Amino acid sequence: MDGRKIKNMEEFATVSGISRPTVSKYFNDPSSVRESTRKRIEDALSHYDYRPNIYAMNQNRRLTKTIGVVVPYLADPFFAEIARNIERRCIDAGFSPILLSSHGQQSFEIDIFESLRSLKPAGVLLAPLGRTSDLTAVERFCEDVPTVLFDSFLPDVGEAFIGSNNDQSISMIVEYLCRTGQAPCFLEMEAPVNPNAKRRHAAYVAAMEKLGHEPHIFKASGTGWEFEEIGYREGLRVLSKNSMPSNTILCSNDRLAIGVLAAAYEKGLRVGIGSGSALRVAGHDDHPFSRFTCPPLTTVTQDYAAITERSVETLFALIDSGVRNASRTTTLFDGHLVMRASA
Amino acid sequence: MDGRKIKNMEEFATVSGISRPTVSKYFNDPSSVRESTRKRIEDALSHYDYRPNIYAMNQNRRLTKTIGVVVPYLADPFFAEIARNIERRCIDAGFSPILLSSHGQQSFEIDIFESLRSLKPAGVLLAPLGRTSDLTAVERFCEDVPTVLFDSFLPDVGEAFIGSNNDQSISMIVEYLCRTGQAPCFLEMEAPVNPNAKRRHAAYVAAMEKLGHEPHIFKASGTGWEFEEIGYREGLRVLSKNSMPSNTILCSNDRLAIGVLAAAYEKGLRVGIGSGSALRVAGHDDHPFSRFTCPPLTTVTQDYAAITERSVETLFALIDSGVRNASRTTTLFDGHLVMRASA
DNA sequence: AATTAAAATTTACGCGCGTAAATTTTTTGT
DNA sequence: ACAAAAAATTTACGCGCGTAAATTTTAATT
Repeated sequence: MDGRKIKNMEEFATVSGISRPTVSKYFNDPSSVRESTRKRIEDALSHYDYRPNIYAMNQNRRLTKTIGVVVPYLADPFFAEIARNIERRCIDAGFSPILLSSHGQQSFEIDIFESLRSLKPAGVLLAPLGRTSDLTAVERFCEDVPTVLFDSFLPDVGEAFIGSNNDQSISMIVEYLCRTGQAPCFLEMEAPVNPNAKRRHAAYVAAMEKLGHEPHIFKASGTGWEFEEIGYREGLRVLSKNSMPSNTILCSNDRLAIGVLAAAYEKGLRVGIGSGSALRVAGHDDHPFSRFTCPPLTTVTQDYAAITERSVETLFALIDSGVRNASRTTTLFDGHLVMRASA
Repeated sequence: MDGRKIKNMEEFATVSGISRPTVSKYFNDPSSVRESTRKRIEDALSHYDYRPNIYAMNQNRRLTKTIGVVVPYLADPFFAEIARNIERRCIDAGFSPILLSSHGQQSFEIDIFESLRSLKPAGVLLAPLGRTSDLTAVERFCEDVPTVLFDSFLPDVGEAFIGSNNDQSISMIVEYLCRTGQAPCFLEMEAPVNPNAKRRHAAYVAAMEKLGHEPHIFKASGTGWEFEEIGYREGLRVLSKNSMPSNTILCSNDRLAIGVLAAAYEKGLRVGIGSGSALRVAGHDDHPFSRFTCPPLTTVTQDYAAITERSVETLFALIDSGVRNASRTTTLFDGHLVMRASA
């Protein structure tokens, strides 16, 4: 890149000794031109400073190289990690990911659909808000743009859904907790935004009944995405009233569990598997921070590496097959038990 | 939006009864057309489904309505929160923010500069990687695009810098710790990526000497952004060797402190201000999770509401004044002490 | 060397919009 | 009611590239 700046493709075609349509073809797909031609273009590219104008490129193209990545709440490290993985894979595949967060609000999610529509993305990876999503808006969006849903299941929308097998993961940790101590109570949000929460609720009840225990559920009041705060408040309430029928509590997700740990600490209750402990606390998700809680949190991984990988692969397959509205596929990945000191 | 779809501005101009150039003017700046005209356009807009093609719009425009927001590591909730604030403000001001994360790697940061250049953004809010940034790359970028730097200070680049007053915040918490107990040791990373770390180091030494104490610094080995892990490892090391000259440790940031708390827990050391405690731990930043550690973490807020607000305002002023390369301004906001149970 | 297939070139048009200049219409001030 | 100012319209061109069709060049095959 020692040479002068090139202002457009015409000029670049001239200095590289190739015709403009061929250069255009190269930028759309380098492998679509002959080896020797590719080399000459790339030679010129290293001598001159030129990049095609992306706006002009995308103006008439039916299919841009953009991929939309939408998560419900980016300030949650769990989604931030997922987004990071997806972004990486899209770049490696030659796409330009654009990351968008719904910030937990329906209005934002709807705005995002609008923005994405006008970006004409090749495809979208969407983790919807869930219960608070505008279902018809999601539906209409999925009709316009090839969309793979992940994390939060919504009925009858998108080309595919990839998520976690909550039945498996919850029944696994319930069995573990029952085997190693008292049967767990279950703490969840009163009005969970995430559909996974409903599945986990049901899975908990089923697992308990299968093992011959009475399910016992605490519903934390509060809405929004401040899960730690909500878990903390409900934790204080539950522990104060001494209303627990067992010394073990399974939380619907790690962030609630982190709140409960804080509440237990404040109450002076020792948490852990040891004999000197008054309480066992377990979570779900293997949140990035759950290794560093005190005590470290026993939980179940969501195999987000697998989830992101499969989501991205599914979308890519969708994009270059061009097939739409094939039968919707649903893929669920099992979780793994992560035994730490809290339960 | 009951009417049919409009495919371009020409068609929309026809159905709204306004000429296309005027409609174009409206979309560039609604306030630039007469009240009555605006109303007619917005009437048509509510009856017909039309949005201008953003690619065609931006193709020839000197100034797009895009604003780039670049953070060094989005999986850190601290930056996620900041990004959320900035995004909101940009949208409210009629801009389209595009969020990008350097993922802690120089190569990504450089790629981001490339992408942003071709997006021709009106301006960029950049929190650089810091020590690992390619300084000349940042410099060249800032020459091409109006850029406001925040969080991490880099010398002589950008139109302005907005950050935290580390001297003030560190000396404040050192004074607090000395007043309420033993003088603190300081835990930092051996090779911190963030320039703030250097200032905090210096501020710690200065504050200790001013108060007549001997500074004592632990340098945690390890690189990258896994601060909790690094703090945890170094915490184990320090606490095992019993090499601390005092029972109080101030960490360069909250995430290191969270790691130290985990180490102390594992070592069976009670952390807190109470008389029964063996260790006091303090952090810096008021990380979103530090309220929920066990014990809750004593720390110093970074006033990120003020930082984001000022950053955005500065950029907007820059954009609509059109002035470049004015004298660089540096704005630092003071922190506030957050006294919790850990120190 | 002749045949054929593949790739590159030439030519030409269009996309959707920005924008400038000249003109006409509308609004404002008195 | 009239002149001046402001806004809208008409006309026209260009941006940088995608892309189609017809033609020519190059490479692969026998």
